[in-house]
Amino acid sequence: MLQISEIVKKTEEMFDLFNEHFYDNELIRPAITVSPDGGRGAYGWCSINEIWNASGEKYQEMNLCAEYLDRPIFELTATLLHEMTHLYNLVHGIQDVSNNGYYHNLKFKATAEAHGLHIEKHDKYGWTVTTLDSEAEAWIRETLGDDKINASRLPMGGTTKGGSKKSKNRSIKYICPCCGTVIRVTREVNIICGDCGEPFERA
DNA sequence: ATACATTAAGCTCTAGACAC
DNA sequence: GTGTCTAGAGCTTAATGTAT
Repeated sequence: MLQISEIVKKTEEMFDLFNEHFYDNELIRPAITVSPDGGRGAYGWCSINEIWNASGEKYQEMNLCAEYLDRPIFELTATLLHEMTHLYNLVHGIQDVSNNGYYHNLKFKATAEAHGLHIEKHDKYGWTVTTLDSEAEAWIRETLGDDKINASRLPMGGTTKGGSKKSKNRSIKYICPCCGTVIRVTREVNIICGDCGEPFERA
């Protein structure tokens, strides 16, 4: 029997555990949510602003993407610690990302590696490739064992029976095989590229 | 001077709103 | 039901800043 409340409870317990072990209980627990990534391909995210209100108290949001919950425990905990790094930097006024949150800078890497993570560079997104360092991995193995979450949401896009979202986008993409020019049309057409003389091909 | 890190601008694409 | 327009998110890349 799937119980989302149990999953959220488990992530909250993990947050408290990691906050105590890696951050000396310095962080205030945000609103932890589990929801789809919406196609962005992220394992999780942390809101910049305090977007939750509970009895007058404001909270930030930390989300773990529902599609990736059943990854191995070391990967899931690395994601949680990654988001906790952002939270720590926000609290301390350290700007750790730019380019609308895509590029992770060396300040992110420094904070992360001071709190149980090992960070490597991604070609496009900077210092964001996150794994546990050996010490953290050993501690988590000892503390959590193999207690992974055995549930995940199916990816978006036609995998749900009867509930698939019907796209309203009716445009059709064509590409010139010669020069790579892209055009969009609203019905099937036979059209030739004026630069190359090649017929456009449906993408 | 050079390489690497970071940022900002602008292009691409999707999907919603609206007209016909 | 189909076509057109548009906002905004997603993403790339050139420009700029900084360290060595």
